[in-house]
Amino acid sequence: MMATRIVEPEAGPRSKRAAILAAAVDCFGETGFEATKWSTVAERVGIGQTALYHYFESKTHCLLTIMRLELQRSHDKFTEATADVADPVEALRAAVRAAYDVSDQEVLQMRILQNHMDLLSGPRKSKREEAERVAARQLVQLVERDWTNLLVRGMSQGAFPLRDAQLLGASVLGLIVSVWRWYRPSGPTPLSEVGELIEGACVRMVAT
Amino acid sequence: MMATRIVEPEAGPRSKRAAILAAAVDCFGETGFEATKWSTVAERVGIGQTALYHYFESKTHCLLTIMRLELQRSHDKFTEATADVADPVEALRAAVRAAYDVSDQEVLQMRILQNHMDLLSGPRKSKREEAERVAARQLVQLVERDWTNLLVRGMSQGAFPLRDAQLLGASVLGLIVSVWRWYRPSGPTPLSEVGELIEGACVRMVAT
DNA sequence: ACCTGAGCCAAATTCAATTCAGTTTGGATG
DNA sequence: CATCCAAACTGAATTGAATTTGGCTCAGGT
Repeated sequence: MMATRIVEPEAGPRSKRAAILAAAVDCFGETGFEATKWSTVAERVGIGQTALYHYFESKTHCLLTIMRLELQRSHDKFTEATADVADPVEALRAAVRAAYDVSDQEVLQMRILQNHMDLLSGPRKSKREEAERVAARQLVQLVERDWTNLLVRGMSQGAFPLRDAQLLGASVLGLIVSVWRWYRPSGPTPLSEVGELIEGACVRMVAT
Repeated sequence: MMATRIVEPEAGPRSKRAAILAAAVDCFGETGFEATKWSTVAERVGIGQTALYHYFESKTHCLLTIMRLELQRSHDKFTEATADVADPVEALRAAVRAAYDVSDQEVLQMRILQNHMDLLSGPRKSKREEAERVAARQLVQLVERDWTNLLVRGMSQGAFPLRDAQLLGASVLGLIVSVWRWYRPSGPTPLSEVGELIEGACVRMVAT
């Protein structure tokens, strides 16, 4: 059972798919998924409500797509950031820094992702929704493995004390993403400051 | 602006309020809030769907009530656990242990709480919903203060190195509650094991 | 015997999401 | 150029879960 990376629909030159996703990220991220009317997204894009169904099977299908894309990005970024860093502690630091090196748009996407992680547990009724859900689920596991492997490497190499890498990996990841629940770009604390504190915290958690 | 602790409705002898809350916790916790039909909760309790409105203004009002009750419990438990522990490190350990000393029912409530924390940001339309929301919001801040104060105490006492206590408090709390997103009583890892790992992680995060 | 309010229900209503039954449009094809 | 066709779109129903409406019932107090 190979991980099947979903093929992004062809970018037809007149397609408003990207515009819809962008508008949806804004709405879902600021107003909340349940609270935003699907028709409002249509308005923002400048099309009728029913035109949305040309691109997405449902409001939830759109949400799941946003979540999958963000997970894909997270995984890719982790991989890129740690690729050529040999020292486990430095790799950990690089991974954490990469996790907080995001645009305002991506902050919203992370918020959406965190707020609806529970959608990924149960199965969905319609085909395409279920496809996105399974893909997202798989990416979650990939990302968890990313962090766990980093710890395993560090432990076997003697850089980190031996502990349950699975559990510790999930915890580190949980700590990192917990920020997206409260962080606001407009808030008093700059993301860089948050990142630095968390980076230190992660290292101490793992490496002491 | 004093925190106004909501007065729990009188427990009329025929009242099914508690039964509804219990059923709702089961449904919302296992199936998810959005996915469970309000009428299903009614069935479980053995009353008609519209009878629910005698006790709660809306499905969301019930959810907010569950969240508030759980927050109240968390705060009370923290207070009790740390009350007579002078040493900051030991107090921290006690607080973490208390956080994971929960029944299966309470696990569900914590899951519900975490999955819908975002409801607390925006205002609600109806009176009683908004009252619960504000109360819950206030309790969140109380709990955050609980943890932050613990850290401040430890820092000023020289037990913990000086760091941004606000931020670190939020992070510790974030780490602790992140467990409720994935933990299942039926899962392979016993909660005691999780608690021990997190306890150690928190101490290292804060005290190193 | 009567009154009152908590507790309850069946039927009607609402409103956002979704489906239906097509209509437009731009580019490729003959 | 005329034609075709798939992508893109639309206004008018439909659906379904949450909620509102308008009463009914029963237990305890007077």
